[in-house]
Amino acid sequence: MTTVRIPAGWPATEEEARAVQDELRTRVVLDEPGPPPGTGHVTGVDVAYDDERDVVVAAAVVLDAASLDLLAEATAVGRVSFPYVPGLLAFREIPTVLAALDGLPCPPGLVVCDGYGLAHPRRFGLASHLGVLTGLPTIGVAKNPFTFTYEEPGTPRGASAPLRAGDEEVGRALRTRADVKPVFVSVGHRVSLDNACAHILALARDYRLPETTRRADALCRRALREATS
DNA sequence: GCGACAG
DNA sequence: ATCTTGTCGC
Repeated sequence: MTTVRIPAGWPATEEEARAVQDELRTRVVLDEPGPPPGTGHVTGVDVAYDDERDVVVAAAVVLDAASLDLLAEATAVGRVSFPYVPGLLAFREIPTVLAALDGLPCPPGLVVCDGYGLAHPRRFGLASHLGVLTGLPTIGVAKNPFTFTYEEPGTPRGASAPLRAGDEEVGRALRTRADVKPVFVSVGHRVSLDNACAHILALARDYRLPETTRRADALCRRALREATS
């Protein structure tokens, strides 16, 4: 497991963090379709915290997109680099997530993040931020609609409805299991929304959440326990 | 001003 | 995110 330090010049205040987002957001690429669903590598990233001990652990888990078999995994430990502020989640997770991605023995391919991309107060959530910093195609998948609105998608698996900020479509509520609460998909970087939803539906073959986030979540929790005990 | 608010 | 036992169901 890699150990990371908080980068020099990391934002210390909410104002600084918002300024960083406003600068980096101009580099998001939204006109690429991204890799075809069911091909290549798909990587899940997630983070677990022990705020008491000021410890954060990130995990990156690479799956084969076609079979969902585990191909590689890596973890990283660090200190908490920012408090949780809605809209500024990326500053809390990114240094450790980057270290976990660096520790992988193979290319990550498409990266699936916990949280949002375009669906964000300044249209620059965690998935977009990670995409711009790495250049990789990224997707955000959240379990809650955050501040956005949506109409309930149809009941079958695969049904979806727009996720909106006012009139603007910022993502999609995607039903991955019949009669179960949808997940909230938004584009991060270098992937189209249609393609992002197709990927997530393929990854959520057996459960509501995509296999990428399930595996990354399990790994970072396990690694946190081991790093903490 | 007050409440809501990804993880 | 995290605090947390048993329990209902496939």
